[in-house]
Amino acid sequence: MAIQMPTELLDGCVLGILSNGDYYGYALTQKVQEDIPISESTMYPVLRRLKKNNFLSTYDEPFQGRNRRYYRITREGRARLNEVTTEWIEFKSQIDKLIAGGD
Amino acid sequence: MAIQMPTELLDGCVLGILSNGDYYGYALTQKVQEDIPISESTMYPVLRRLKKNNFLSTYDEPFQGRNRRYYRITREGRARLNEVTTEWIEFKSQIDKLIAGGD
DNA sequence: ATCAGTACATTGTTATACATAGTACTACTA
DNA sequence: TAGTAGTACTATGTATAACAATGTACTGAT
Repeated sequence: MAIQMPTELLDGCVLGILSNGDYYGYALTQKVQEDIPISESTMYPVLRRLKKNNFLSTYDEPFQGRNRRYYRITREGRARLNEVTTEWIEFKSQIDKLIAGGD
Repeated sequence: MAIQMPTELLDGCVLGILSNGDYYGYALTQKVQEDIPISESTMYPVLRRLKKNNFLSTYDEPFQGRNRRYYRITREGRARLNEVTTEWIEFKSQIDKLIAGGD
């Protein structure tokens, strides 16, 4: 019964984290989970979608026999992050207004 | 391509407005549309759901031949509004943190 | 007579967050 | 050395709900 994460914000959060450095999927999921409950089965599709839109690039690195797929934010990704941040600020003020009574 | 309204926030916005006085569906839609784009076909189901959960009560009033169905917030509705407001505050701080880089 | 606005309702679709489950490897431990 | 927990990614299925599109029906203005 918590607030559902809308796509745009999910994208924004992932891009926000990655704007500080590369992460591989599992570690990124852990990182996001520090603040919001999100499952791997949500995260991986999000990452694939962001990559498909050229907001992220990937590279693989073997680690202890397993593979780690790292995600790196692109220039377009940074532009997208700015967009989403702007939308988010707008969104917050609109909801704040309405939820308080909307006068 | 705007941020999708999650159910809980939609509920919160409607309850927020109605915490200031009764509205009928159409006027309420107009009111909310001042701040966020929302269609009637979204609003009416929301109102019915909130009523089903006893967060709203209704009464009909004829006006110039047409009917106006007024919605009034209940005590449970006010309690729900408080809940959602709390969730919203929490949600905002979580997203703010992540979108800024999550450190 | 026509069109815009008011007021509510119904149906269908699409997108997507999430649950569930599976694969496969490592490392700890009893 | 068998068993368990953690790591890392993938695939499938489903339920929900916001929204589009459409319809009905009345009023009032041009």
